Amino acid sequence: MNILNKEDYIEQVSIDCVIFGFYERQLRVLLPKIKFLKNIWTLPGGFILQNESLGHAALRILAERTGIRDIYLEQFQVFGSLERSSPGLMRDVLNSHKGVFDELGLTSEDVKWLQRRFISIGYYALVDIHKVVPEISELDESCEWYDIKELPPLAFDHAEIVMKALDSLRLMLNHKLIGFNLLPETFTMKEVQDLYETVLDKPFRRNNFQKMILDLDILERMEKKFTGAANKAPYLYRFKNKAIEAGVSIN
Amino acid sequence: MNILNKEDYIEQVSIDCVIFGFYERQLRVLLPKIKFLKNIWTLPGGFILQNESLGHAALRILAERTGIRDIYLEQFQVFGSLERSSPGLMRDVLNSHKGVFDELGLTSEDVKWLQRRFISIGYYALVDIHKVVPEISELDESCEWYDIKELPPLAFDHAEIVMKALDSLRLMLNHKLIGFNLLPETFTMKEVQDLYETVLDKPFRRNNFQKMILDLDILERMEKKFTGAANKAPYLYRFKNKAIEAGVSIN
DNA sequence: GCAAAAGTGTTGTAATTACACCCATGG
DNA sequence: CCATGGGTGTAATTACAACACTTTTGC
Repeated sequence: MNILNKEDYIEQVSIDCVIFGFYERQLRVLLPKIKFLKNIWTLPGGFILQNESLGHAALRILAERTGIRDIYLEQFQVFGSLERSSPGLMRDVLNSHKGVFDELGLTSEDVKWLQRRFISIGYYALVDIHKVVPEISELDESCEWYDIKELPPLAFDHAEIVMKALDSLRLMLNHKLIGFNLLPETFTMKEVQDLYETVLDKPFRRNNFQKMILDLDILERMEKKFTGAANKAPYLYRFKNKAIEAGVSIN
Repeated sequence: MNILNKEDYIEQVSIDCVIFGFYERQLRVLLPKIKFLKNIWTLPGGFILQNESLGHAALRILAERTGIRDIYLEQFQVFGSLERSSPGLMRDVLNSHKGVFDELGLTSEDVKWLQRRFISIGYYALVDIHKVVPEISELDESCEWYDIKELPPLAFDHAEIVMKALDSLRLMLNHKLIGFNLLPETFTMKEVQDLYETVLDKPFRRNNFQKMILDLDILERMEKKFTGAANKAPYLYRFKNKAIEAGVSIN
């Protein structure tokens, strides 16, 4: 059985996912490292099966490459310039790993379609870095979080894709809802503020921020949190309903 | 020479354009009517050549199907549900027009690829209805403006695509810039207001609206306009720089 | 001079921003 | 009892909405 049979997929179209995680006031991006590639990383990406919707494909690809399941993914842009694919890189990779393909039972004909020009549909998500345990796929040798300000070398136009995803995320945070999958079940207002300040890269005043968020009328206050720290214990909050994280649209 | 040779295109991917035009406080959509299709309209759409970027493809397709050139197109969403393609309709159409294809020198094998599942990339634009003269393409029997509230029957999921384009347009108008290609070279504040009121479907107060728009600092005031009407002549405005309509991004 | 459409100024209210103070906790 | 981080109230500022009045023009 050929796992890379082009007949199963829509040709020349890929999906790339930008998974943002939040930890210690850092915004991080989840990047699996493909075994075959030397010192170059790629976004978790893949191809669309003939019998699945785009949204389903994005969720499946994300699960296959990172182990992350059941999260809200937002489609943000299609990348389709002629230069983006850099067929040279793909050709070099395929040529230098003939042995690997032999083991998988793939001929060079079988993987030739990977060298063609591709357009890629970008999805992004925000996840709670503590709620998610990345799993390393067969394809990959690692799957780690990287600070968005210190990303490793990315293949193709993936660095641009990350930046566009960040732009979209910021817009979303500004004009729609807060945190998505990012925050834990319960959280303090400071955690929300840290998130906003990190994503939007600007400071907020504590009291005004609280008012702004509570005015959205989507949080409810729980009991206080015991921290052990030498200060007043903060309240915990949670989302009023879970509808927000209902999942990707059916497209 | 086969104009529908699948080898020339990225398979199973199309582009659909929603062209909004503005006239007498009505928002209209430009819809070419394909000759073969009986009482059903489609958005001006087409396929992506192997050697062109997405943005270029969108502009080419728009020009081929409507004659409209050199405008700003905004990519807004990809449509990729399984149900959207309705292969039944496409099959019926192809079967019932075998004669046409014979004339064009196409066999049923040549057009079989059109029956497959497609994903479609949506672009929209706003144009000045008086600045644009739609041309009827070979494929079509007409190319007319339709009031967005009274659209003719649309094939596939094209009605949904129009609505999503309208949503995106409204968001854009709210949070980014004004009018795009829609307004003429010079225009009155009332024209801008009519545009906003029509697109956003809500009224504004004359003086407050003027302040809001001028505060954006993107318009400059010109001389007054002679209308011949029994009232004060309005000022004309124009965009401060033309950078706004620089054209589609290179993707 | 009057109606019609446009231009401009002024007020009142709502939303933001800034500042100030109080509370709980552990060392 | 004080340093730290959290909670809350209020004043100042700004933005926005509503209203009023003036100007130009053709009949």
